[in-house]
Amino acid sequence: MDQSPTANTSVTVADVAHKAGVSKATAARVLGGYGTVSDRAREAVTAAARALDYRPNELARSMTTGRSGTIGVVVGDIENPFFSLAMRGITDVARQTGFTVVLINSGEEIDTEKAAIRTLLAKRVDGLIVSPAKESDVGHLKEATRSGRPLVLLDRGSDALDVDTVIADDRHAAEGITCRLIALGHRRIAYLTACDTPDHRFRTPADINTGSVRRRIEGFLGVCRDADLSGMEDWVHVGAVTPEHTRRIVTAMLESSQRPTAIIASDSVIGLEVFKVCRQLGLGIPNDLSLVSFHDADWTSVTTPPVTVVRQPVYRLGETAARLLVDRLNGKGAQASRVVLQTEVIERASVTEAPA
Amino acid sequence: MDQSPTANTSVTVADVAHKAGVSKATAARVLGGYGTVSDRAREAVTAAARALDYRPNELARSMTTGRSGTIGVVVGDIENPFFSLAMRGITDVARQTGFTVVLINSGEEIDTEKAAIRTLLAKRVDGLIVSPAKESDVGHLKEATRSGRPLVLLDRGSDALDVDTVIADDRHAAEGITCRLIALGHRRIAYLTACDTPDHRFRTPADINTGSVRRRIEGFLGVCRDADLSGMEDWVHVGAVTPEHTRRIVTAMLESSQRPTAIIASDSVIGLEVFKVCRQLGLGIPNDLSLVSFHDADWTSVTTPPVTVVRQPVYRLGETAARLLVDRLNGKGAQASRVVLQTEVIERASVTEAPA
DNA sequence: TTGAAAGCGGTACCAT
DNA sequence: ATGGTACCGCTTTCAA
Repeated sequence: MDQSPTANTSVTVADVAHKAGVSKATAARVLGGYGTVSDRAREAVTAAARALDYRPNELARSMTTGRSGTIGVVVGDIENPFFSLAMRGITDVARQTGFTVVLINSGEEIDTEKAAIRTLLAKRVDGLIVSPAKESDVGHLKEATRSGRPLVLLDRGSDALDVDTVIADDRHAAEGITCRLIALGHRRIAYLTACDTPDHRFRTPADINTGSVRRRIEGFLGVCRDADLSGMEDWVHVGAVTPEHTRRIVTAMLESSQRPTAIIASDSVIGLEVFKVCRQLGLGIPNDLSLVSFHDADWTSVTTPPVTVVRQPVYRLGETAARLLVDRLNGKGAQASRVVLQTEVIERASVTEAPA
Repeated sequence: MDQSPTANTSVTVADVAHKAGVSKATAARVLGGYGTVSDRAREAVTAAARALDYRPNELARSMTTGRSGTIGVVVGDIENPFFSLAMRGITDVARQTGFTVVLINSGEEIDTEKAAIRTLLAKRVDGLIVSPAKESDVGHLKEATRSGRPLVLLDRGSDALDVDTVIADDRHAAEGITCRLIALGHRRIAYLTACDTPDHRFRTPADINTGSVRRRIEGFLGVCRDADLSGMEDWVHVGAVTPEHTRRIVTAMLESSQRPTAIIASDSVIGLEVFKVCRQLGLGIPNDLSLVSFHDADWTSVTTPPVTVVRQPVYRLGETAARLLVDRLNGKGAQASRVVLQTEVIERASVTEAPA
């Protein structure tokens, strides 16, 4: 009933053109900011647009231009502080460069990831940033690039894919902390990751589908081998997919007669859970157990003791990935570049000599 | 040069129709899954589509249907664990219901928020979920609803807006912890929030633009008044927008001669910083200072001492908002509903009696 | 500089 | 059940 000032039931260029007394083409030119128009026409159209409260329809624009101004992002779990921080890096760059971000969680499920890519492609995103759940299963990603849309891999590479990739020097980081632990006398060192295998057991790095984690484990095992520690494969534990799973695994590990003297947690969520289980079991860190965690989550410095961590440049990981993608969308960038960002070990107090 | 198996330069319904030997309309019917088609036609089209590797163009579909299958989400900062968890709730519901999510960070800046809404509207999202930076400045949100797109307010309401709203019972929670602190003998109780005012000083709740925080402060001040504590407005500190700001404010507060015996932190990021400053200053929690924080962040249980917190159903906040929106998009839902989710105080060890 | 008209890739109405 | 065709809102030749 109350027609109100503006009952904007989709005002189109045609409407604006009509009101301004010019052709649709002319109106479109000023509204779209392209071509050439006389000042008089420009003013008339601008005024009409304001009066009518004209809102451009980006969908229609995308239809003809073929560009949607959108980038699709697929991550494992936005709830994980690692991804939410990387996402912040991505969205910041996107905003600055006039892009919009569509986010889909894969839950680290390959099927969900495939569906996500399909959806994103159907929505005609201009490009993709993906943190692949499995580096071995990348047919859908290949397909995406084949459709002409640039793809950037985040935190996890894949040799099978010749695309821009931004990762951290995970192997090097793992080697560093493993050396350190061994130098401190540790021999029973466990590595704990959320990545899972079909039978929930670890045999060889080839079992691990997540690039970043595989590289870490390779680094870990390599250093162990160099130090003449054998059979360390048995100390790699997979399947810490939820806090509950982690709790179960860690509890079993720490209650066994041959319990580890040190644990390397593959991310801060796992590190936190290890911390909790220790407390619950009455084990002291670092005297009963040394703990190192990947990801310098904000809380790691306030626990007692504070946790030694591998600081990853997470924000920059996302930022760099987005910048790489945007550059490519703007026609810059030649061949695929693989960026490796450096990590840094922050020594705090959760690591000490192995008990005698 | 290498034409490869499929050089999918956009296969359209027309292409599929041609290959299948049917009309565009018929092909569209089977591809779009509407109308009625004979089995023979269906098979022919399906086969042709597969052979050509047909990919629907959602943009084109949206153009005619007027629905984009997309919901826009505007939050303050996806990096904040509060929002990333709420976001998880939103994306989960979206995926289940076939919607896709466009995320924009406002950085709690009203201008960025306005631009975000404009962008989202231009992209023709079907609906919006917004955590408004300022509940007083909602003209752009009004406009959004006027354009016919449903809007759901997340964590922060606005009386000026008659739309679906999902919040927590912040006032009640604040009242509860304030009572508790007063009962323990605290008189100098500080409330610290990231919300800011033009001159970075607090005078009255009306200065606070963030609904959730304003309600908490009202609860805090109300209980204080009831307990005959006057001038507690001076104990409300605003502007803890970054860890650095927080650090400065908290340090000043704790180094003053009349330092608080208890601090209420408005979110976990602030709570963490208070914790750090105390440690740095050599102040013990809870003996020198009692600490209560809003948001049951995962780490709050592992510090020494563990932190007493107000647990908010953050995931459900996002989940509920998304569900409300989707229902409305599907034509269900009558008038605007305001959902208030209950909070719960988790008593841990960071609170004790006020020093004598 | 401006306008007319042909798309973009679907959907949907109207006949047949 | 199927085909023809007019859109959706904007961009972009091509002429004038």
